[in-house]
Amino acid sequence: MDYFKRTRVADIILKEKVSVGQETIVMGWVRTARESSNVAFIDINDGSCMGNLQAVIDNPTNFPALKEIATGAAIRVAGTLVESPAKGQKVELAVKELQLLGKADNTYPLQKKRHSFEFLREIAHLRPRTNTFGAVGRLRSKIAYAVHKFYQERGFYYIHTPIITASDCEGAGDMFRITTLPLNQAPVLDGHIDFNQDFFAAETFLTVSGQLEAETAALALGDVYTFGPTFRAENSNTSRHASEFWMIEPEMAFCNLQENMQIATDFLKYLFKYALDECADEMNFFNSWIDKTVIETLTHVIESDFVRLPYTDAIKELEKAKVKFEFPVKWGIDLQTEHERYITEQVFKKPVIVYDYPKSIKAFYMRINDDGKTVGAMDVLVPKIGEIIGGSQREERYDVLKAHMEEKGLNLDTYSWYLDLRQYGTAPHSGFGLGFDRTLMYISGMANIRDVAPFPRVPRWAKF
RNA sequence: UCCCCUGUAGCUCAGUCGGUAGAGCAGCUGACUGUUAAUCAGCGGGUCGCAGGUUCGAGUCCUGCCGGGGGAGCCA
Repeated sequence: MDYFKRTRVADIILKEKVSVGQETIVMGWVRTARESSNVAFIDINDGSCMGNLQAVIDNPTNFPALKEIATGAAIRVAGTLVESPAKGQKVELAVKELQLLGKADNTYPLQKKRHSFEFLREIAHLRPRTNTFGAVGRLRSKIAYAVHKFYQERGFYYIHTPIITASDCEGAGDMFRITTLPLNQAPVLDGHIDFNQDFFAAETFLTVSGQLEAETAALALGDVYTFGPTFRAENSNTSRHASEFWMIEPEMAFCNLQENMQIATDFLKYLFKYALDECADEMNFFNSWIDKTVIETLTHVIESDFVRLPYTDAIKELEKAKVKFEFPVKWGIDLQTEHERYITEQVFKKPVIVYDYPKSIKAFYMRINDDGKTVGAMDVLVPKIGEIIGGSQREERYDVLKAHMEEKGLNLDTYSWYLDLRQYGTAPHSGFGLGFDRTLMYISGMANIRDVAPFPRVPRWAKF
């Protein structure tokens, strides 16, 4: 094969690395083929970029392979790069050799026409060959790289927290069980399943968050981040929830809540700017075909100062609102989607960080403020989605944490290692979580999380 | 889990008052001297999600189940 001799389409039409007159080999998949008696055109896409390379065949009768070449076929073409006499493309390939590598017959499900995303989900193995899913795939890769780049440039260490866990990051939702016990005849002891006989000699689950483990790393390596899969067994049937999704969780030692907010702000702006700068073609595509406001929205966020608003003030804003909310507002409630969107879209019209939430509605590990009623939690709210980041300063005081855990009815034995962190060399520290797939939805304008994950897992769907 | 919508050709959909199945695209065949999701002509294509019920007769009305979408909750 000519793997090392082939030129990627991106290098030809985007980066213009090939000059006119040069002999070129291109391999890819046929998007459309148009044939008349004296000339044939084949649009080739090789996944390297949005655009296709137009291959031109001047004397179709000399290329019998053409008969079998239809949308979806994999082909190899060799020829000379020439200036295109027609509109639509700067350059094209004047074909000298044409080879069919893998044909696609008339059962190939992708048409030249637009398909519904619902249909494409059922052929998740073929949908990356469409413009939209090709663009999503490239964006996902680039943004994943940008995540690492942001933290690595700032001296953070990338840590791998366990995917199989025996502890529950409290409040983060239902978990998937991991077991090798036979489901129909699990060993029973005193009326309960005897997990001592299970593979790990303990009850184990798929992780819902790497945060608690990340804290152990932060209190040794200083600044760390996780970036990996997490799992929720919630029966959530919405366009924003998946049962398996990727999350980024930075954790910083010697960092308070306000400093945490600054990192969250810088991080979001960095990712959005990276998308606009490094995925320009894809972003233009999304802006034309998916959501005509995405570029404007991202640009606005990048240029905005994020408002920092204490929860108590947020409640005041909501109370003086003229709109009627489905969920009535009063101090102590958790903010609903409608409240979050009202604050960020109507009141401030830019990202808002709400912080110092009531203790009762937040998790046990959040640092209790001096008022005794609120904790150092923060949520970053952005227009169009609402909450995109949730984070907090962690409780570093042993006695306070222990009392809070007892108050919430947690099993101290399970978390003894977590309490140990406060027993030995404790330090103020903070962190937050950003859902990677949701970030991609925000950047691309794609409305359903099932369409930004290559193989989404949601209730009743784990195909491919 | 709750509320609303929806399921008809490979795809996107129409189908009126209950009267026996239709369009565009795709596909196939042919035409065409540079096309751009080419164009033009012709052709084939259906277990109307599944099961039951009402009726002389059901794609259409009713019940149940299953699938899909939107919104809410939970959350990221």
